[in-house]
Amino acid sequence: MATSTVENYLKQLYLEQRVGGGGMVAMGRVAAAMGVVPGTATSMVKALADSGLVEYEPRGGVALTRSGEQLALHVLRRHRLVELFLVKVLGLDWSLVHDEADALEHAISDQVLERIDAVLGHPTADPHGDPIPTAKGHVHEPRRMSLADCPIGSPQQVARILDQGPEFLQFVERNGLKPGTTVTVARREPAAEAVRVRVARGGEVSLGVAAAAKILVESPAPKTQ
Amino acid sequence: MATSTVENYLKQLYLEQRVGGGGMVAMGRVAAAMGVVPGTATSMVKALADSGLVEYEPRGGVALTRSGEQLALHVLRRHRLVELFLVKVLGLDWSLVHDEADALEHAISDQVLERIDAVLGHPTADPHGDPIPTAKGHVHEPRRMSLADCPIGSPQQVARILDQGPEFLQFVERNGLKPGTTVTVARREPAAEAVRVRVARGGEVSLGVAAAAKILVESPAPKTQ
DNA sequence: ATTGCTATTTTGACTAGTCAAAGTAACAAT
DNA sequence: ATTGTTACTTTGACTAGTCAAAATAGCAAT
Repeated sequence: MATSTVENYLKQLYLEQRVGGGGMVAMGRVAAAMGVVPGTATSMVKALADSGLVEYEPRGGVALTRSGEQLALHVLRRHRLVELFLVKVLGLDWSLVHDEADALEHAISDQVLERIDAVLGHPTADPHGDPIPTAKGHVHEPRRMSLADCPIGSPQQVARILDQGPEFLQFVERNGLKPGTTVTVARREPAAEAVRVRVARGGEVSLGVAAAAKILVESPAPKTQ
Repeated sequence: MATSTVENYLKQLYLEQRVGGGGMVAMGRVAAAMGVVPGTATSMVKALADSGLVEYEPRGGVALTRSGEQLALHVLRRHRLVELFLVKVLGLDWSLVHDEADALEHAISDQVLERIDAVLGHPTADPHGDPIPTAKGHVHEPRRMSLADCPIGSPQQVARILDQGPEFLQFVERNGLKPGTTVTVARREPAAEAVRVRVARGGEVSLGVAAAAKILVESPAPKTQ
């Protein structure tokens, strides 16, 4: 069995590979994502390469192999199902479940995981809107626009929050921007790097474009109803 | 924070100390309970002693200190609440939850634990009838008779199963001896080391006295109704 | 093409936990 | 009182994961 350290490296590698567009991930990013010094990342990645979980190019970077990716997706499935479970069944605050899930994702057996999946009704996304990989390791990540680039004036439904930090999530919650709510971009000020958003129930919010880019949206109710 | 290895040693030490009547636990028992060679137990116990979690007497044995016991009870609380949760909320087979709980008991935060406790309605015993320590580290273990020594002919309620091995638990289940059911000892044959038990719904079962001693009972419905 | 910057790798050391195997203590028993 | 047996401890070695700090590679820029 993979240790939880190995699982964490693979998970982080998967996530970095997503944001980086699929290519090789620089060792510096790995080290930063894992919160270790660069030397540690090097030696760990070499060990992962020896296990056939990653492809490692000295001074070039690292990429998951097929089997490394499968394992990463399995970890991600556990993480996201646990997050949803903590919110839905145990009633925890959605801004706190990320860290809890980080601990639990390594301790959950397949048996327990599939029971959780069943109790939740085989959900497809976690509380932040992140897609939940299937048990077979498939994941569907629809390309979505964000509040930084979606059309202006037409109502959109919040679909996913890319920043899982408690501060950002609490900001999102305070301003009624949680996944599922409907919002409309009122206008953008490129010079000021600001986005003005009308929220479903009443208010308006201003966001920097960096923050706006972390809130993904979709055309409202494409099939619901 | 204590590592999960430390938590396991303390938990095992607590359990051994219970069965052993409260005194010092021999190092051999520690090693056996932890599934390690004796030398490993020695060095680990010395480390625990350095942390003030146990009192260690070379060639004499080991005993939990107050703080070691508190930590052990906290681990036990997590273990038993998780067991009950897995059965009640996730619908797992009660004969399997012990091993699952062994993995989860080290990954559950206090926050999650107290939510689980609340969802379960602040239970006092796990599916095997083992008492659940309180958050403050109190535990009430009533002295109970077993099927090996309770009065003959008077109905008794199964209160607790001391052997958590899947085989024994499955035997218990198959024969309707789960905690809560009412049974009556029909007779004992000391020479044959056998106990004959009448089970609530119909049947009768024969048990060896060692097995009978692992099934604790109480006088039926002492306060329930 | 030498200099300098930055990212990366190497090396050596450390901690936690473990095993194998050799050494020692305690106690019984003759 | 020497011998055995058993339980226990010690010693040395190993793995996983980490850091600090020194060495090196690659690249840019003049």
